Amino acid sequence: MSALDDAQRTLAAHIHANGGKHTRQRDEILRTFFEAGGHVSIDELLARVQTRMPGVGYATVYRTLKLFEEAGVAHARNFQDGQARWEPVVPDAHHDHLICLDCGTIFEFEEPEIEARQNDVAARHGLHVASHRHEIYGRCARAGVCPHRQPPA
Amino acid sequence: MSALDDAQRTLAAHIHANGGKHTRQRDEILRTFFEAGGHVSIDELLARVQTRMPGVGYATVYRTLKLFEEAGVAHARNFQDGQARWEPVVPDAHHDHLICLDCGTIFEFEEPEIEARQNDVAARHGLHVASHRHEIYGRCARAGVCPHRQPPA
DNA sequence: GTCTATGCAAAGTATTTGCAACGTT
DNA sequence: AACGTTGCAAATACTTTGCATAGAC
Repeated sequence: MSALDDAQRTLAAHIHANGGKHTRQRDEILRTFFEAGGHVSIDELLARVQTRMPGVGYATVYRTLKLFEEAGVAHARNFQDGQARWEPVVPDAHHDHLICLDCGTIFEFEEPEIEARQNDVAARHGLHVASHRHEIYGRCARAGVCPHRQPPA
Repeated sequence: MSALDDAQRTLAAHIHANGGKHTRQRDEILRTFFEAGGHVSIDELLARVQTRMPGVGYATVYRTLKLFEEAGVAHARNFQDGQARWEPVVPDAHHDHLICLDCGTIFEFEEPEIEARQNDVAARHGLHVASHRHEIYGRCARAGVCPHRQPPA
């Protein structure tokens, strides 16, 4: 069972629970979004969707991503560049980001130790962790030479 | 020597080094910015500045904050709400944020253990950490009752 | 006096909304 | 048929820029 399958089910349930409707656009945007993999901007996603459904415009993509976020299948990430970027939510596969300032490559990482410390910090203030964002910005250790030209698949 | 004193010196040096000029606006905005303490939006900062200098508009505040960032005395933080928020840079007093989703209170925290793990993660990918952002979003542990109505001073 | 900074208004981006036509149930 | 969704364009929110004037050096 793929992440897309999961998301399709989750989305269908959310839509149904709220008296919404299943449309070809929503289906296609979800599929395209998951195929894109992660960190897509609205522009990128729209461009991809339009290759399959030429009529689709910004409004639908914005509205649909908002719906996805409510349904819990997409999550907005705001890196330092004005535009929001979105990524699929894959249950139990949480990760954070390490960004190379030299070439812009975005790496993903998981660090259970950090997650544990976060819980401590929150507890110290009387809170439960609901979510978090953690981005590390770095530069290549060997000055001037950035070897991260191809983002890992 | 206060953080403001420091920042004033740093800013003056930056301005001078770049052939810029010391103006009453820059001085007043820096002072107001540091007094506000942290996490101010442009609107909030402008409102505060205008109580002292009614003529000042958005353009000057935007341009001045950008200057501050270049000089290294201010840093932009983009939380999840469209608007950028700014905070003073106090050398060697790095911290991250814990945000209460119930009332919006922003707590600051420092967790050396987390910082150490970050370095590990970056090193594993051949990078040096240049900076990072770490935000934890949480809810009050006792369901429905949020006791964090007054942000800590 | 020269050259940068300011203040206003206009222009740019990114995102949201109103509304008639359309598609799903 | 009823009602939510789409697509377009217009509106909004935030930020940047052009240009004449004011101010710093």
